[in-house]
Amino acid sequence: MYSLEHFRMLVVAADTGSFSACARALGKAQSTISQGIAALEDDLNVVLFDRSTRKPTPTADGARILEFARSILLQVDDLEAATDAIHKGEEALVRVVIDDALALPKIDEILLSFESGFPTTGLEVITAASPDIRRMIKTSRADIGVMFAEIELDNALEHCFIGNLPFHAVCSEHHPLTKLKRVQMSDLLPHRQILLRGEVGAGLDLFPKMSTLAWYANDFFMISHLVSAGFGWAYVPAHFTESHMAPGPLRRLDFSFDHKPWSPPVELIKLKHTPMGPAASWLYEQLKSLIAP
Amino acid sequence: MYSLEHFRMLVVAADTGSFSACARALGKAQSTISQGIAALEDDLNVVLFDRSTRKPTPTADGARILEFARSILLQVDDLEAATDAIHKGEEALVRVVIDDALALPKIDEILLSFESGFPTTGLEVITAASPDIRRMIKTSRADIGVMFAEIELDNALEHCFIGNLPFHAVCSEHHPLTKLKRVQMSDLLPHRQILLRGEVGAGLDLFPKMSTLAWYANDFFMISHLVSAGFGWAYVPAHFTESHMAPGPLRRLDFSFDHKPWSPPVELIKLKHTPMGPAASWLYEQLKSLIAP
DNA sequence: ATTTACTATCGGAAATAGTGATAGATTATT
DNA sequence: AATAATCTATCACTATTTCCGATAGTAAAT
Repeated sequence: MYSLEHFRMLVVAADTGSFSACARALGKAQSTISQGIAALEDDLNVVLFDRSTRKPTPTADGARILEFARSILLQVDDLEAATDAIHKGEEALVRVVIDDALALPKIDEILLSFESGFPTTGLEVITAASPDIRRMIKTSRADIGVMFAEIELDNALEHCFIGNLPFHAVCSEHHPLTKLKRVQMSDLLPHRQILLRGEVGAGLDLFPKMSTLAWYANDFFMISHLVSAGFGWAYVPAHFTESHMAPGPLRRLDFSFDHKPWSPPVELIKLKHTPMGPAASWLYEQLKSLIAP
Repeated sequence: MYSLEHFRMLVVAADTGSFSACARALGKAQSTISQGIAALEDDLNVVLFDRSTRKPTPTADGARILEFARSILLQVDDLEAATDAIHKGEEALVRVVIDDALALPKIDEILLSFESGFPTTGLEVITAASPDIRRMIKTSRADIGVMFAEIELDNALEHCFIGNLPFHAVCSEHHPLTKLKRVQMSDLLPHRQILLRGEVGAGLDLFPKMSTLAWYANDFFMISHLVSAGFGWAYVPAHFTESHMAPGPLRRLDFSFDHKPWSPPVELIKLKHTPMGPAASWLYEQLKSLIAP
């Protein structure tokens, strides 16, 4: 019965246009190829090559089979890549949880190089609110977490501070606050503030409640949606106001009491005493430079 | 070196959970499987099964390899399906050109059964304006055409009348014509009519120009877009007004001079004296019932 | 404790893949 | 037109691999 070697003969014979060249390429005798192709043709009961000319050309049927043979061999290559990955100790899957506010453009670059560096390692990227991320790492629902640092460290986790992410206070273009050049803290009181709150437990105390009225949402896309719809003001990551990440136009507010953009610290977390494979380790290192200097 | 048989042993051993059962399923001796798996493990240098228990269970590494083996075997099945298709004389590719006005919901059903009936035969569905379709069939750029019948038959083509497609005259919701209960032909004169015109040559005379002002577009999606944007009135296929095929809401016009919906004849065309394979023939037959009775 | 059902291993048989030599065919060169 | 070069097909033979049956050892069920 036909085997992978037969498929290999088929594709390189088709590519080189010669059984002899195919034999040279595969390090076999020419007769081997001739017999091999003949055997394959016999097995499939399909004439694969037109031998009337000097260069054997795939027949229409042959070309049709050829495509399948090609894709089978590609899969075999993938299988071998997977065994190599196994020998290098690369994981089958790496799971990252990221606070959605930290889904910076730079993350795409990192994931792109991850893909080419570890083609057979699966990747699971989850977004969540920071309060939930710690729990997901501790319950081993993910391997690496990227989140806003909380005040107390967790002894079961390894923390790595990677920088500060600047936030801007924003409101919609038609909001009354836009009329003020500089905003005092007392100006905020009558206006609704949109705050972040995780799935479980209380809101992250990263974001102090400054207005009397508050609405809550559990990710920044929803928050900036509510803001651009005119429901109130909120702190959102600076890159939300710059690029087209927000669902609508956002107007930045100038707070008299914030001299520089308020920039909460960001950290990487992972389980202590749980060795990571090469893929996770590589990704962990790369994520350290997620926030540009 | 490992072969497809080894992969087969791997997956059915994993599926049955037993080398012996695998041997029975593959019609080989138990020792063959044992040796085969061992050889595969040796080739890949990966321990595939955990033999500590009575039922051999794939290791984590084994499970990873297993997925690739599975997909390779599926591809091999596809290859065999392709050889079967070749033996049955099924084409590698069938190309259909359809007037975009005839992209009825029913066509999805037909294509769905085509897919399951001829899984390895490729399908190319092109939409074009009827005047272009005849040319595409004659120049062999497609195998089957579905188009509005023209007055003169073409001797090089085989025509098959399959029914009439009702058209309605429509305008947008805010168009002045909506104010009229019944529209006289003279009422149309001052309003812009949107007409169909193919890529090459003059417009199909299916659609008489009734207004003095006219704009042209080369498909009905663009026409109904222009109509719903208020640029004029047009004849569009009835199903455009019913379902959500049109980009915006369309208002049907009641013409005093059209007693019933104007319904141009639709035909299937193909090249004469050019035998079609089973897939194209099947599709040709199915398309005959494209327009429900 | 005993039976049952499984896997690993071994030697020999069968099947398959591979080689080298040769003959015939096609294209290129002289 | 003749010749040389390069290709494929075929054959007999060898090497390798695949497979089987028998046997021994092991984990689960009775």
